[in-house]
Amino acid sequence: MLMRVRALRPEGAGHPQARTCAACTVRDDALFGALDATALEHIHAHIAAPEVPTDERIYARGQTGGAVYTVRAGIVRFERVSEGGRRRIVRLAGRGDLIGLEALLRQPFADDAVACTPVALCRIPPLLLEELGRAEAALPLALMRRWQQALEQAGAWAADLSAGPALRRVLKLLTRLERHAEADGRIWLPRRDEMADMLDLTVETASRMVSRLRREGILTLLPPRHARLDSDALARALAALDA
Amino acid sequence: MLMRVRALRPEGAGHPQARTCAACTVRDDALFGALDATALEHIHAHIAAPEVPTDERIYARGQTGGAVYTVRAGIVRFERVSEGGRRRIVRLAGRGDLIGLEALLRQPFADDAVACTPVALCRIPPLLLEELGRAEAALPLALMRRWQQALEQAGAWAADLSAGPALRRVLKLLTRLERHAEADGRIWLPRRDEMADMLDLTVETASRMVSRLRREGILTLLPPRHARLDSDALARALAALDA
DNA sequence: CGAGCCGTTGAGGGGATTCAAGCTCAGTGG
DNA sequence: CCACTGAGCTTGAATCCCCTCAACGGCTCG
Repeated sequence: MLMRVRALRPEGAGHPQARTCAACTVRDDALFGALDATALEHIHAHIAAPEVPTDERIYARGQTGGAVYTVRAGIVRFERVSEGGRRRIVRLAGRGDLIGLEALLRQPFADDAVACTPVALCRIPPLLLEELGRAEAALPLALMRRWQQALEQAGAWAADLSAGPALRRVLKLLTRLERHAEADGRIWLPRRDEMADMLDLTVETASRMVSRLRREGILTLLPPRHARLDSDALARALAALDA
Repeated sequence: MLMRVRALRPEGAGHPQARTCAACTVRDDALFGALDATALEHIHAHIAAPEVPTDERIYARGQTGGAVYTVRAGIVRFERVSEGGRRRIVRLAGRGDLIGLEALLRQPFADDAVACTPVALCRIPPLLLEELGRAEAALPLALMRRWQQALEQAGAWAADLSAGPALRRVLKLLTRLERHAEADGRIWLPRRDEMADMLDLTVETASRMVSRLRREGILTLLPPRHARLDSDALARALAALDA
């Protein structure tokens, strides 16, 4: 049905931003998938589509008055710094994820959000979502689903990536990165210091584990910052560890 | 204003469950704090107040069609079992927390929820919350706040409790338990194997750390499963580690 | 071409695990 | 009443894994 509306309404029509939004391939499975055409036309006027280069911060922990973002492309990390000054990466977000949900509640952000790769976003002002929420009863539900999804991710992160021997943690991270694979099947491979802060290891240990997996043929490095996985071998290695 | 309503309506009146709800000291800061008197009278008829003994499961990971619960007393742990068969405790909930939010979305529970201490609950059918949500616009907002709160907890858990040396993890856990302290200032102290599964340590290491803190006067054991903390000494020990 | 970042590898030490034994304490039944 | 039992906790000794410290190579930039 959405497709038909899009066909009747040429991409060049409406607000300038409408072109970007109409062309957005993420939209169907993203937050606004449930909205009708008039609602879409309304939001076009208020949404910006910023692009964030690698290692640039999207928002900062503690900051208030920010916006919510849909990730259209790229990978985002959530990090905080402990009292000891050590950085800890607590979660990743990828294509289709909604980040910065705190903004909807006018609460400060809980983590720093930083681009791991070049990232394409949709910036959604909280006020806009509130207006829509009053008109569209489906929206609060969709939001709650996003929240629950983030919570599930956080739990899995704590259970999988912060537990067990170093090799297991790296393997578990790789299975996670596989889900954010590019169209050609390559995965984004973090810098060693990023891996270290995700898994609570040192840079050296992370490097050693990667090298080992490379020697064993499970991982093929494709610089810069990319790799190819042998999924079966990876699964077998994990099963062997868990036995 | 809520107080006045309660005074006009004696505790014995209305549905039998009304007595329990009216006497509930958690209510004011819990989910239904925002509701008016008629709404409260409506929900009394549908809420059960189960009590769960220590180590009994409240709900299971994967289970669907369950309810949401407000924790009125006691401490609840969320755990999952890894492929290797190892248990991992990923979060705690205490008095005033809302657990099992997945049920609102008709989704399966993400973790096992188990009582760490004797736990008193309010069981809230999802259908009831949906009805109320349509009448009371404030409710979806309150729910989202709960979700965000749980998410923040999960992030803090990953950042604080799964990182750094064993002593630091135990200290961080203790500061967290301090927030759920009883009226007399005592805290609930987990069994050593529970601590181990919270912090990804072995039982022995957990025991060694506790003993050390006991010798250093930071912790005083008050069996069974309770202790008293020297908050200042605890803070100093943490600061020393982080320096 | 040197500077700096990133990744890798080695050697040594330290902290957590592993394996094992002994302890306390509550519950049980002779 | 008290040995007996088993679960939970503690402690010791040996081992191993990961961290620390250090050096080096590849690569991109200025």
